Amino acid sequence: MADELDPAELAAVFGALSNPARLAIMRWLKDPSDFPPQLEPAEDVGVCLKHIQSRAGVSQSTASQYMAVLQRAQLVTSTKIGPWVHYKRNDEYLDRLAETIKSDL
Amino acid sequence: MADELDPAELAAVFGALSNPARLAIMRWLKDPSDFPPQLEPAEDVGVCLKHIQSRAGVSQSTASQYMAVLQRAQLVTSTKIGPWVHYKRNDEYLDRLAETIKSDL
DNA sequence: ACCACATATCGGGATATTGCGATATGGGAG
DNA sequence: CTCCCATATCGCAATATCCCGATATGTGGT
Repeated sequence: MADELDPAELAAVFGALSNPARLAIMRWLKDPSDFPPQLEPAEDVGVCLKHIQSRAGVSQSTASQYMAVLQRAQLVTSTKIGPWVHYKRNDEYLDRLAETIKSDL
Repeated sequence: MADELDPAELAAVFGALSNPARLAIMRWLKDPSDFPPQLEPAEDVGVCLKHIQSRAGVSQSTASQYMAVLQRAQLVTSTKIGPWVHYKRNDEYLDRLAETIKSDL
C-alpha cells in the first residue's frame, strides 16, 4: 500500500484540479506525443510551456501560473533545458492520489 | 466498466472537495455510527444536519450550504424525515469518481 | 392558532481566485 | 555585450468563494 495523502494536502490537490483548464492540461499531458515536436522528445523530458500555452489558448503569464499551481500541488514536475521549461505528469504522485481517493475518500 | 464523468463535471466535483471542511465531512460520513444517535439510525437514512454542523463547528447556515454544495456535486444524497434532513454518501457516484480518476486523470 | 425547533435562503463583508498586460529574469546566438 | 526568445513574476480589475447573522420556510406538538 502506498502511503496516503493527508487531508489538507488532498484538499489542496483538489483545488488545483478544480479549474477546467488545469484539469484539461493534466489530461493532455497523458499524450505528450500529441504536442508539436521539440528538440528533446516530450516523452522523455516533458512538454514545453509554449506548447501547453498555445493549446490552452491562454496568455503566457496565465499558462505559467497554471503550471506553477499544478507543480505546487505536486501533480507535475518540470525540467529546464536551456531556455525551455518542460512539464510532465508526476505519475508516482498521481498513483498515490488515486489510491488515497479510493480508500480514504 | 462504469461510465466516466465528463471533464466539466469532474472539475466541479473537485471544486466541492477542495474545501477542507467539506472534505472532512465526506470522510466523517463513512462512519455514520460515530455521530450521536437519532430517531432513525444514521446507517439507514443518513446523518442529521445538526450533527454534521456541531461536529464541523460552523454556523447553521454554513453547514446547510456545505451540504448543498456536496449534494449539487452529487457526492451525497439527502432524505427528509419530518423536520430533519439526513445526508449520506452517494457511494455509487463515488465509485464512478474513483474509477474516472484512476483511468481518466 | 401558536410556539419551538430544523433547515434553507438572503445579503453582505472579507478574502481568494482568475486571467490579463506589463515588466523582470535568464539563457543562447551572434 | 547586445539582442531575442522563453519563462517567471508583478500589479490589477473582475469575479467567485467563504462564512456569517438575519430572516424565511416548513414541520410537529400543544
